[in-house]
Amino acid sequence: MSNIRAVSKIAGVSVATVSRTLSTPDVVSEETRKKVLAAVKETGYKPNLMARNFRSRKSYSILVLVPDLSNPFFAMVISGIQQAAKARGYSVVLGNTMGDAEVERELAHQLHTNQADGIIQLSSRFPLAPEDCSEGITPAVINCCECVDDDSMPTVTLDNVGASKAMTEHLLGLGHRRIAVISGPKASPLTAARLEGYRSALEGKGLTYDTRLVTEGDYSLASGAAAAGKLLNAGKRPSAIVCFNDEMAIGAMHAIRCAGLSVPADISVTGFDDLSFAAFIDPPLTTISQPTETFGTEAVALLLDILEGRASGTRHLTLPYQLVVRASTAAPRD
Amino acid sequence: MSNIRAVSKIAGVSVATVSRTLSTPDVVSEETRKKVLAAVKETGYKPNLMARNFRSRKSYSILVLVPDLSNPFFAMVISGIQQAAKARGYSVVLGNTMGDAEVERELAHQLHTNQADGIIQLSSRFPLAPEDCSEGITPAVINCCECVDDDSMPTVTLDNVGASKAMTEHLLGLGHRRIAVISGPKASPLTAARLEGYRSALEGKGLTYDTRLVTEGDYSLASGAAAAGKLLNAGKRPSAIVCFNDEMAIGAMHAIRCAGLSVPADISVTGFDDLSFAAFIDPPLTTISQPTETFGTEAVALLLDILEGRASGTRHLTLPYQLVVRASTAAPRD
DNA sequence: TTGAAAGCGCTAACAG
DNA sequence: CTGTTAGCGCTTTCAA
Repeated sequence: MSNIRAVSKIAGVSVATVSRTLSTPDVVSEETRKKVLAAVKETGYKPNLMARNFRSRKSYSILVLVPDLSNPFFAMVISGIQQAAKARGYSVVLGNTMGDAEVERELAHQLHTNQADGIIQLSSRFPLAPEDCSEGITPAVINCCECVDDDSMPTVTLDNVGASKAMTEHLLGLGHRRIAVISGPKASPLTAARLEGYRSALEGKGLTYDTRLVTEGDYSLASGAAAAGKLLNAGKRPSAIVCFNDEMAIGAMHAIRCAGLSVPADISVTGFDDLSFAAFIDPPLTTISQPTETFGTEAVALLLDILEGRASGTRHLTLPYQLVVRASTAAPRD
Repeated sequence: MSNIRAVSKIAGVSVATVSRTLSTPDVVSEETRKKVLAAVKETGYKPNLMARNFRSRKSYSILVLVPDLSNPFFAMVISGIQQAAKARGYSVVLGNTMGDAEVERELAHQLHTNQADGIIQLSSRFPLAPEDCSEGITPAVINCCECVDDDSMPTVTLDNVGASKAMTEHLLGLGHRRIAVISGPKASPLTAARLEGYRSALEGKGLTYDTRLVTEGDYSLASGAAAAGKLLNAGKRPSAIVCFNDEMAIGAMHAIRCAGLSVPADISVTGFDDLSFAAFIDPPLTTISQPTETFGTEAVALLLDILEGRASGTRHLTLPYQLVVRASTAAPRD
């Protein structure tokens, strides 16, 4: 592996000149630049980026913490992050945390061993261990796609309240009055926001929020099926179920079919995320589409603003949703 | 940020001793170790891993090249890779290539700038540019989940021939005789392997391979729908369609429904991969389950064998499939 | 068992 | 515009 010294020798210049030719070509003369580039070609020299990064105290990599990579929604957001990062010269290091706070902390530690310059967290927790937080310094951690209580962390989120409200209003508009919910984990601020939208839509119609209609899931297919099963067997059946992601909606529809009922004839079901599958399953799913690509782009932009000292106060970005009406919702039968 | 020198000063030892205490504790005396560890705690010292890695000429990171991260199958494999890598002290750097050879090469270049120690490639191409290949040295690139013509690249693959054959035999066993295929890209060795399994099953029953029954897709939902549309409109309808992944199967079922037909009553449909969705859609999909987790584990193991000089010849690992029969297949109507 | 010293490959003052 | 020089923070001989 040839190094910068070998190149400098062949080109008959100093190592500094080689370095300059490669990083700031405009400050060296035409002539020397040519000599250097020729020598680079001759030796097949590739700068050792580990050395460069070490020297400049930047790793040029972003750690992405994701609770569950096999969730296609996260996968798409990460895909967006990676694209944006690459365009800015950063690489993306993956941290699949399985929702475990301990694992998050462990991985986030990379920030303090200089293995990552910043973190994009896709779940709602602040990932750094207390001992990893230098006092008074803005930690380069930003939150994406979630809601956070802690106001100090920059965020990129969807208008979850609005989205959930719009979805509920869509069902109310079709004539539904018993609208159940399969939510995410109750403790999560994201769940709270979406429940607020749901409640606000109900109250707009003079209906009251009935806790018996709100069940909890964990965003998995199986949890959607289980929650729907509970709703079907508990007292008066809802005529529609709002699910807080597409997976749970698909799980719920499965359970509904297993109970001998049909969607949307007997029960309308809605999702959230608009996975690519949503349009192709039977029935095609009414859902909320999120701008996944933009999540990634904006998250990276926000993070680099911090890293490159452009941080203009803690910023909270809210992105717009889109209601996508398909065939899983219809007017109630009775 | 405190460094090793600060610690050494406080502990009253040399920097070398601090270094040794942290990396090979057993070679320093009980007493000094205590002093050093106390100083480490006092200063809150975290070794700068960028410096350490630079010095030891290892980045301890693995680059994973994936053609499409939003494909849940790849996401799961990567999840497995990350877990295995983490357990061995490596991090995973993500490279979403969108199937573009140029992008692959660009990303793979990281190997030669010391940003990654090795590469796990999830598509069939050899990712390194010719100029990035040092003569005679085993490049630390391994292939996972795909088939490769080039025999020199270590691989972890499924028994694709067997799986495809088993699936076709399942349909033959139900009485199907006109079995169509929606394959992956024709140029891919993976497609070739699965077609071979299909053909071999047909021939086992004395049937001949009919190219008119074999259509090409690109693993996307839409391509599955389009291919199925073609099959439905071209001469005599097949009674079953074997799809080379679950997405295309779901797309195909969608197209079949749109044509006013039903699965499996009119046409049986099978998938490949056994995504978590497969069991929950309507009808639940008959498919091939792959050991995704194991793919990741074995790929990492193989790669580290190379990196750590245990490479025992080019190894090709073949993992077993599992046929999962659900409700999307049934005996043909006539 | 420990310390002194060299140096990984590169960048960045500072002179010239 | 270019060269000299001094490190970045760490590991690793080599002696003691």
